[in-house]
Amino acid sequence: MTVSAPETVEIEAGEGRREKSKAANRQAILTAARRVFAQLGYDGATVRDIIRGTELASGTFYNYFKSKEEVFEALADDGARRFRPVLRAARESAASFEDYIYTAVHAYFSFLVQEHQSGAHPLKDRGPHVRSSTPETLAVYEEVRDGVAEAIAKGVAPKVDPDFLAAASIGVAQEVGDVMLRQSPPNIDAATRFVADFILGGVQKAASK
Amino acid sequence: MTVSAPETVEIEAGEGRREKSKAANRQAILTAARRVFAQLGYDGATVRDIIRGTELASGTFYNYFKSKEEVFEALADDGARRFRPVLRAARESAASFEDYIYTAVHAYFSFLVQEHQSGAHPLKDRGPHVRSSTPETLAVYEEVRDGVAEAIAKGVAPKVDPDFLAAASIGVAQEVGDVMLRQSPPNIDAATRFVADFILGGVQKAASK
DNA sequence: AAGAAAGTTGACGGGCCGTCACAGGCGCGC
DNA sequence: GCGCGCCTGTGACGGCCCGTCAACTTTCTT
Repeated sequence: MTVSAPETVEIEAGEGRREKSKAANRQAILTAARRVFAQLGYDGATVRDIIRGTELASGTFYNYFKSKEEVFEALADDGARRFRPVLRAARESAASFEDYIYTAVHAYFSFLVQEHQSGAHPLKDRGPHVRSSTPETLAVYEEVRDGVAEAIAKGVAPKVDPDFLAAASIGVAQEVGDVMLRQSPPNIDAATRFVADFILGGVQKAASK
Repeated sequence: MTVSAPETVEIEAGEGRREKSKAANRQAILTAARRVFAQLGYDGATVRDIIRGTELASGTFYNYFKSKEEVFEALADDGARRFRPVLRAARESAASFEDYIYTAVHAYFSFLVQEHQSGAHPLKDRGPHVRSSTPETLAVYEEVRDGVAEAIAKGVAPKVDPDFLAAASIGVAQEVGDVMLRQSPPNIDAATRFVADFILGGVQKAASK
């Protein structure tokens, strides 16, 4: 018998139109949201602004996200999800604690600059600075903590509270990262050296108690 | 001629009713805002929520602030305005760079705990974390930078980029401060030791380049 | 005491929110 | 191919919040 239709031949992941459009819509919303948040700031942006940046109707937005806050978190999650494997790789390939810190910091700053240039951040100057803590974001935090905890367990890093150390490292990287982004062009290497050394010196001294 | 009225006798600061009520209203709004932000989070709060926490009418709010964002900034400014002199005093009375850092960090953490307990922060768990950069906030940043710059100039601190150092110090203090506040009760001394040592070790190592 | 100045009030038009009844297309079984 | 459900997009709707403003009240001035 003649095979009815070649369209349904695939056994596998070649999704149907339904799924494709779903993914496309979600992506369209996220992309528009990125642009809108960058232009108007988190506070100034409205769900309508975001949806107007797509071809979709207002109601459709709510098939994908509950609120603009959730979109924002999705964007944060997205960044974290892309960054975490990089961090993990740095941990696994590191020859020493120094190497790990240096590589991780460098990766973070490269990541920052990349995100920054892709128009994610130009946040209209005024307006509260906003940061989200999503599951994926927390996972990055935990990755950092586990990284340092492992180093401590192996004896290659001094003994300090891993939570404090992770928090301190993240804090330094974040704030210096901000300063770096204000430079033009950002000097990734200089910032990396400073931050990595700062962390290494800090952990050493903090441990000497 | 008879002096018209004894009411206008005062030469000085005893303000009239007008000014008094103005100050009282502004304060009432700020107080209500503190409570409302704590309960509903910055995002969840509305100008109406704030004004409902006072005896005032909705329109009156706009005689004092342009938006809830401006109230938030006023609160941030308030905190910064109270903290800066403390920081300055620490700088002026410090016997050494180590002493300065230690004292400043301790002051910051005490301040944090105090603010935290006065119900300022219990920010409903979910929701983006929000931080404001107001003139007064920036002034605190500059105070820190000037503090370390002075130390470097005097030769009591290693030579590093003051902007990086200030940013790094603030970052460490902030993040570790967050972790500390999650403890109950917060161990100010332990956190202070960790952060002060971390900064001192960090600056030393970062300078050795 | 009376007019001017300053401040407060709450109702109003406009916009955004989140929902929902409806419609249109996709997948699936025949 | 064909038609029937189901899934998803649609945009209008009631409700809430926003920021303004004309009218009113209180304070200050002369």
